[in-house]
Amino acid sequence: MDIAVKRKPSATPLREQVLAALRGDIMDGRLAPGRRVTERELTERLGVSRTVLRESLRQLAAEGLVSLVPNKGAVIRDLTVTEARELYRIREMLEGLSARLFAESADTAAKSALEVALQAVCAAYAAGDPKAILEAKNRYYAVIHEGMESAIVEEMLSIVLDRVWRWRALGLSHPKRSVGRSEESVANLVALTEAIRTGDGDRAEAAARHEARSAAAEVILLIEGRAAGT
Amino acid sequence: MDIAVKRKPSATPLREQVLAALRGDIMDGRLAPGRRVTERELTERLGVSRTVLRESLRQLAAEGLVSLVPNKGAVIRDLTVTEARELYRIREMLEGLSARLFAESADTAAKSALEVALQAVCAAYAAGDPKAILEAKNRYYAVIHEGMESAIVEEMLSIVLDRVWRWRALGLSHPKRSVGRSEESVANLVALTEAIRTGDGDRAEAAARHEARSAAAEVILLIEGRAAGT
DNA sequence: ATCCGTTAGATTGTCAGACAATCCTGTTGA
DNA sequence: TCAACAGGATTGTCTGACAATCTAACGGAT
Repeated sequence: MDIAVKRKPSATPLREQVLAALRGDIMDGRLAPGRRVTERELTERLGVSRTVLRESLRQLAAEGLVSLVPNKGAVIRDLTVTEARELYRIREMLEGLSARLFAESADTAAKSALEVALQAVCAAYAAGDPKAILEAKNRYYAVIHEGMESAIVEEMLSIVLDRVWRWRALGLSHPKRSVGRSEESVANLVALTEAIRTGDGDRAEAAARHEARSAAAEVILLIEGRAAGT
Repeated sequence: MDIAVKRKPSATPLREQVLAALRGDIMDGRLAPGRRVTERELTERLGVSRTVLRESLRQLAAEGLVSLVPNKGAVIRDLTVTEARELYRIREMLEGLSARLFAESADTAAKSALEVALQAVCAAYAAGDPKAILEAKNRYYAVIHEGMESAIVEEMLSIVLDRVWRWRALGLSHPKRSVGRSEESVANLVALTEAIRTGDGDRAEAAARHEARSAAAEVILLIEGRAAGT
């Protein structure tokens, strides 16, 4: 569990390693939402000093992953349905903007990389493995996000995506997943890719937003169902 | 200059006071863009320890107001033209979303508060004082942002607005300001307010985006002119 | 037995000082 | 002239300490 094995030389600051470790722990559930953690617990687990840990915690708070209650400690944040709705709405907009920027400014190499990523998504859907589908889709979006050449949009988007990360897998693996959704999703991505290839910013933005909205609608349905059912 | 006069009891954490002080210093230019500041300098100026200062600096970095260069220090960030364009694009989207949310969900009291704020903006424009205009417009937007009941959107918007703060005054006070722009701006806000009163989310979003885009276009023109002229 | 005030423990907020690692700069020596 | 080196400046990180605050258990009074 000890990150700081190499105390002497570290290419990346310790604080960032801690940050990455905590973010990872939160996103894959080792630190479950609602759980309260103390600084002492984390310093011992990670083997770093309070100084470093606190700076990392503040960063996580700024990203919305934890909530720091004065004199009480850090609580891993969970999303309310309302917050999820807001985040997905913002995501929709940012995803649309990314697609537009990518379509209008990316070079041929980046666009063909996108085509490759699209093929992978189709293949994953054909195979039917939820985890593979999620990874392929992530790679597809990553091509767009990194290729759009906008650090600010990319950073905001990544923060939003981190916050809804927990829910993304739901939409794919949940049994209630509507049958037509997979095909619709693929069709959306095909349309998006096509719009991007022709450099049509308007259509790219519309397609990206449409896909994001569909995905959001499904996830929110599931969240609401779960909140009501439990 | 010493913030920490009251060392004993502090309603708000020292770190937040420092954060607010630094943010203020940056936004009204006491800490000018491009300037490099050291931790030592700031600790002495503010009278706090490095611990507190560093946590505040990280927060500012997360908000994009400063850039922390390892082993070199903090630099007050300036916007490149590209970044300004991106930020204004994001602002446009968020402002549109705010207007929609406000139009669709705010109660009558909030909406009439908006009408009052609109009157103030009109009066300020009639008086012709740039500073008053800016303040009135800020209050008008504040009514929307606080009334939309979306903490996440509000926070993102406030970060974006802080980052472009420096430039906002430009659009109003610069001599090159196009003559028709003032009237257009008022007309836009009137249309926005009307759309909000009738609860028309679509029109509210469109109006808000239109006004934001116009404001952005003018500011960016000025920035480009200045960058080229100097 | 129930309720309330008090006390003890746990946890964060803040500070001071220290040392290592790194970067920058100016000087020295070939 | 240029390269190596030394020195200072600055951040990165750790440690230990104390105050302020919250939580919960405890005990006393009604």
